[in-house]
Amino acid sequence: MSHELPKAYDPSVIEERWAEYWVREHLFDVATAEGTQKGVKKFTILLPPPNVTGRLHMGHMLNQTEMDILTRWHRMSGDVAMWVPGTDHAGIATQMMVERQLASEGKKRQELGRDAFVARVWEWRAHYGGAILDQMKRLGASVDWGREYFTMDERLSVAVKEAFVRLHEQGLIYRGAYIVNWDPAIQTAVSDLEVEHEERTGKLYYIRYPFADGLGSIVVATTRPETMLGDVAVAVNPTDERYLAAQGKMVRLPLSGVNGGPDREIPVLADDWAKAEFGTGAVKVTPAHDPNDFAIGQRHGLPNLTILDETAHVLLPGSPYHGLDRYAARTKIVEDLKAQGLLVDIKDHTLAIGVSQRSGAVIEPRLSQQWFIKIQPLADKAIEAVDKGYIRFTPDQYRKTYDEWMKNIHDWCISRQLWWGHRIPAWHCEACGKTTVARETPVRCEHCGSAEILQETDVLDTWFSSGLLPFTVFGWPGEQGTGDREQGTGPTTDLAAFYPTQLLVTGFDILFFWVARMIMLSCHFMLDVPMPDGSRRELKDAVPFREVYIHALVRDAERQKMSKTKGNVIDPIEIVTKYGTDAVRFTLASMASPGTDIAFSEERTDGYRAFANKIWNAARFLFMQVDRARAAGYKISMVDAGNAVTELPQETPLETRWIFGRLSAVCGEVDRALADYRFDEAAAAVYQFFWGEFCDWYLELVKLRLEFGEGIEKNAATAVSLASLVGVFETALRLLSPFMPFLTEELWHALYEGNPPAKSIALTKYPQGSDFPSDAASVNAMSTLQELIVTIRALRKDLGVPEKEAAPIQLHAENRVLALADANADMLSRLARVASIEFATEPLTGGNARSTASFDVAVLYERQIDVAAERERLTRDLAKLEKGLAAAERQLNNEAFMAKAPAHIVEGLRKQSAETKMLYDKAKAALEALPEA
RNA sequence: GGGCGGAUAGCUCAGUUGGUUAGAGCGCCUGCCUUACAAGCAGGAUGUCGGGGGUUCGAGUCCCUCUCUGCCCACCA
Repeated sequence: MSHELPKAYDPSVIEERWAEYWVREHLFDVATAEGTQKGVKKFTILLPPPNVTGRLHMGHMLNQTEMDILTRWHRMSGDVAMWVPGTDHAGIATQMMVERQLASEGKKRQELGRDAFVARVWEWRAHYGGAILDQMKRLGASVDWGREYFTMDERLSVAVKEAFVRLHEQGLIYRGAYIVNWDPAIQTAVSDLEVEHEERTGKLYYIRYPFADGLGSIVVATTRPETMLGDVAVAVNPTDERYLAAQGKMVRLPLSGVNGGPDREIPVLADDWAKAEFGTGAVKVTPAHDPNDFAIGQRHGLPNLTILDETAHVLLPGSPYHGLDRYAARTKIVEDLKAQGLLVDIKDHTLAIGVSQRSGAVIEPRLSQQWFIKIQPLADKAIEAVDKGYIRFTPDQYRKTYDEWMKNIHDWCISRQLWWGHRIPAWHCEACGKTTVARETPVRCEHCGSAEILQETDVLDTWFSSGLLPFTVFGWPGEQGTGDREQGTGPTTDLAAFYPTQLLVTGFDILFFWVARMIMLSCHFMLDVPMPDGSRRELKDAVPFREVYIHALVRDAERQKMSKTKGNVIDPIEIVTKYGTDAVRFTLASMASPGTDIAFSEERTDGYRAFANKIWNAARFLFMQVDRARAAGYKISMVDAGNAVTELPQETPLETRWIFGRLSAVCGEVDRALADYRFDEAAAAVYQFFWGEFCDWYLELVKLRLEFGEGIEKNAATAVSLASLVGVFETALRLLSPFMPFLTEELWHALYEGNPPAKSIALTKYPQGSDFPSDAASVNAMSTLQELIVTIRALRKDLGVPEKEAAPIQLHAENRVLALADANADMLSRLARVASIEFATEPLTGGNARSTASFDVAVLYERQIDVAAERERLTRDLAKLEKGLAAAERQLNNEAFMAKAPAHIVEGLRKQSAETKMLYDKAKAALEALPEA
């Protein structure tokens, strides 16, 4: 017999084996042809590509668990389910990583030169870049490994170039000198999104600028005195009466002289941007180092004077401040102003300071040549796509967040002064200074024909390439039907087969970085790609995905954000090693309720490890029964298991009718919950069913039927019970398998004794509620019996009946219940240790009796009851019942309620009230029957 | 400065369109090694649903307001 399982479940011995099996057998790879079949439902989903530099964290694991549950569920439900994995080249992060590595060798990238450095990054990627996907394999993610991509792959590079060139041709890309967020540590521009704002307490410096005519002065307020070296004007509000006379005058800018020369003279001008309420109402204007000032400069035709270099050191040859870091310069300037008596005041001032997300350096607004995307036309379509419901957000509140952001969007700075990334396909002409943008490396300048052209050194923002992924992974821009995925020439049949994807599962942290950009870029480019049938594509089919599910953040058990500095990071691999992947997955799923972050607790995980063990042991029990049955001559055909059950034979015992009814209900619940992304509800339903119903009740009851000992007839009820036991268990495994793929795979194979009907449980059919008969009468009868059993158990406990000792009971109830108890005396005997049942004609009260709405039951046991405890319990019950009764009566006597409440509510209340009254009377009688203390 | 959440048992969280007396897991207390499982079984205790006001026959659920608490966005020197 192959049904030998160790007593305790040990995930470590099975998980690796199945993880390897799934990949080796290509179980989850999807052929293009599957996607082009007529009439199939498709579930296409992209893995948000982790950075190549990444190590798997709990956020990834949550994300992947959710996607895997959904993908497995869709696959088993008959959809063509394809989950596409890949990694992102992560420009800045990767470059920094390799630079750090170089630094440890005492080298700098500048010493290597661009080509050697890029080669070095590729080398790094070959070594370490696969780590995160390897971890993912280990976690059993059911992805299509045949479609794995890297955002710097040749075919994706071609697509990125194509997208850039097209946008340029369409006039949606421009280059120019603008103020951008400059990271002085990495020395590159970054986008608005890559800047984090931190509240800091700084100072507001009041500085006196003397008028050039020597008559008086004007005081400006600034948080950044060092930038005064780049001032080109002072602005006041045109309506500010204090400064009407100052408008048009010149001031002498202190400390601005170079090489011992005189200070510069700059004008006082009127501009609405200057607010009379702030500071002194006069603001210094530094166009090259402040975005607002830049705008003022544009309006007034002022020069841009750059006084800080790429590393934020003062760049002003001849000035005593030249070469100083911006903060050293500030200190010195403040001192010098003070010395000259020009520092009027210093006040505390809280300000939001921009910090680079990557390097942590304080952002320096800097005027420089950059490439931008004119975003409004793209944003318009992206707004429309969501407004019209072509893309749905779950939770819905993110739709608003998205909308707000999209409506206030600024042009996107897409150029980065890095070496690692997609190099911008533009060539600058040495002769005419103009730029040629082209798909293929040009030989001559398209403007003047000069051969003296040099390629742009900037690369594209990482998010530009990842924003294109929903269509580039499927081979865009290749022509439809001509592509070949394996050849890397553009698998555009894939585009026709699988675009758009169904769903995007991600965290809100990349809602703008990635989700919004995908929507904009996809809507823009895909509108030009005809539908598979050749018809024109509408916006609703140009969208990159139809739904977005935004999940929570995984925090530690104390609800703290996990971070390296706090040292509270939970490594998924560590936790998985300790508890098993399935237990961790189940924990994440059961805590993934929308809108709240997950406080990950190991205790909870330990609980789900116990659940896995429970399933394991249920299997052991079942296998044992099967073996025993075979020994007794029963025939069990495992291959029959797993089929839908339409009708139960006459001989089917009550508990089996009941468990099928519950199975049917729970299948329906799980399906519904998953359709709504309610992983928590789905997990709770299946957990409760398996443990609370299948194990706690069904397995105990079925033991009654499985007496295969000698002298026992092989009868139909036994055969039905055995087959049902196996069938329900097999179904439960399928139901559980998206949540716990490893354990269910192992047990499912064991169940079929090495001869399974499919290569994997993941390729079987997901159970549906309609697959099983639901007999309401049996479910009701069973719940009455359960209530009776639980009541007797509690009573026995209160009376102190030893657990092993059977005791007689008395029962008072309507005939239906009496008959039920009589017919199922064996159940009562087994689960409640009932020795015999005596039917009472009068209601039962007293210390050894309990009442419910459907019966009175008494346990006959000769023992002094604890009168005090009993009195306390009854008094408590009575108070509760009295309260309920009063509430119900108040309602029923309320004319307005009786007149306005719907009939079924009134009826329900009436029934409830009657029951409460009955229980109340009984409790009262019981209390009175107690002997005096 | 603008916007979005959250506050329910000791802890972590559910609670569908308002509908009868608010739930789960963990933890806690009591008794059990009952031949699948002590990672188990059985029984038990636990709530002014953040405060106040309103709408309604009826509010944990809807509206207003206050308090506390997260988060996102933002070019006010």
